[in-house]
Amino acid sequence: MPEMPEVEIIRRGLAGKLVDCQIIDADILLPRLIKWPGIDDFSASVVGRTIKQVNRQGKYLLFVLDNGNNLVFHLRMTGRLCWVAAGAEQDAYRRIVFALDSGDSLVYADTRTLGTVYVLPQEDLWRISGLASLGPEPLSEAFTAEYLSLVLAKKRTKIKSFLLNQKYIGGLGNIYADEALAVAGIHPLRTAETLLPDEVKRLHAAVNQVIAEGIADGGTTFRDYRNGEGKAGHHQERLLVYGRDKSPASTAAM
DNA sequence: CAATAGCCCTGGTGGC
DNA sequence: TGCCACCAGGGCTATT
Repeated sequence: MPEMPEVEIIRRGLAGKLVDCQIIDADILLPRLIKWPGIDDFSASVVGRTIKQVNRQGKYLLFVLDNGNNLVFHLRMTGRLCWVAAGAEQDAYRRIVFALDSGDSLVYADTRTLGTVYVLPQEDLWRISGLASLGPEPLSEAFTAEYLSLVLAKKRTKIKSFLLNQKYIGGLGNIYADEALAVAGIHPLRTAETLLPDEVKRLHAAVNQVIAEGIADGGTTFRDYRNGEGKAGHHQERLLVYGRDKSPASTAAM
């Protein structure tokens, strides 16, 4: 399940391959993944366009095209976005294949097909509600201990649920939320507003730390995650808690 | 506001 | 070996 570090690794890998590449065709094998606009408008907005930037917001990947449109992906559980060299074998679960002028391809593959794809002009990105409501992300200037303290103080939800809510912090999922809590020494079932000032500081530092380490390790691969070149990450070797036991503390439904 | 259930989905797994 | 219930779990919606 790609979280912010995994998506960032994908972004970096793809940026190096795709900037200034032209998309010459879009083979849409599973149209229902495209949530906006309709399939015809989608193709028309993308084909013939050149990719100018590869950006990331939270767990969203955004390809800025030379017509001002953004090609947006959310990988959800099992989405993979890979650059595939001309003639090389493509993922068996490919759902959308973008042919590039170089002869290579950008392949969106997704086993469980829960991912979402959009094309929208910059000024219409608000239509993607999850993107519009995304909170500050770890390692950003906006994500300060003060911010965290302020928001936590008003929330009676459990701290792990809080961390998973993208409105409050953009980019954490199960793995890094568990890890951050473990590093900070805070039980996942604690009520958010009961965290003491010192715990809030530890949590803030821990969130930044685990995200930075995840990125440094090339992401975490349990089963499905691959980077933009189809390779696994290795942060799973350094995890403290996630996937290591089945006690209520680490697996309670949040 | 918070918690919960249901939905979207497919493949891997474990039980029998 | 084959069948099947169950689980994975991000994010959204509807309900309590």
